Amino acid sequence: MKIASWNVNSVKARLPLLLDWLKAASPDVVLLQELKCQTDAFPMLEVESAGYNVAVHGQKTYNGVAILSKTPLEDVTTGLPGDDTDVQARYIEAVTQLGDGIVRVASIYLPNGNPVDTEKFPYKLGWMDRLIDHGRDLLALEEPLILGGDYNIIPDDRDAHNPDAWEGDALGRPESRQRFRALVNLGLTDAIRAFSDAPGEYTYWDYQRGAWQHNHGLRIDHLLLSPQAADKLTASGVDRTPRGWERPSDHTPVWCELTEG
DNA sequence: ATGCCGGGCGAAGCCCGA
Repeated sequence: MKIASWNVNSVKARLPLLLDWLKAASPDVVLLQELKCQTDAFPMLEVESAGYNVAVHGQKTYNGVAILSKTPLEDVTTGLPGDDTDVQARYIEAVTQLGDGIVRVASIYLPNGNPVDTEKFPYKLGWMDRLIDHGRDLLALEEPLILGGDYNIIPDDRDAHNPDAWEGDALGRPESRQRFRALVNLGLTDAIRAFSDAPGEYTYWDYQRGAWQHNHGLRIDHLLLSPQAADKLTASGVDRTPRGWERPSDHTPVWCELTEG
């Protein structure tokens, strides 16, 4: 089964591209971020007509995450545990079928964290601490699990065209990278890095300065797999196709393939 | 490069993203 993650930068603005890409790539499960719409404004009929069950955690104007799956979605939960005062729609989790078993998936829109001298940066770091705590709980279930989404983290220098420019930025700061490593070190596998050590596996290109044309990108969208999922991992990649279409998102999908046996 | 593009909101221009 193919599982993909895509920050669409407004699901309403991107609906034609989303439907075209669903048809072309035919992923079994899709994790979406930055819907920029409320739950009841999600284009449910169009996406269901494309063959998907849908779970949405929306919010007006900002954020918003969803899970699409060809098989039914169960045990849907919204919001990252650990802070009842956090109202930002950045986390949704559900269980769906994987062969004769199940896979648990989460769609994550991790806070950007800039500027770092504002409350936005500690919010990001606190959110990551909560994700580490929740990840630890989920791993204890010993299930196939995929924590996927826009992490807004450049894990390593090879994941940015000009890494020096991101040293002081919330995407590349040591505090951010340290927490990403702590999350991975719980026992998760970065699906892209399981198959490729190459630089330039970018998933995001700024709209400005011809970043796409010059391949000045970042690898900030990630699929992190539990051991039970990683044991089934057969392939992964970045699908650059929709980034080259008219009126694209600034992110492009990242995907992985799991055997159903 | 103090966001140069693009989306939301709302009807001009500001907020936000990474």
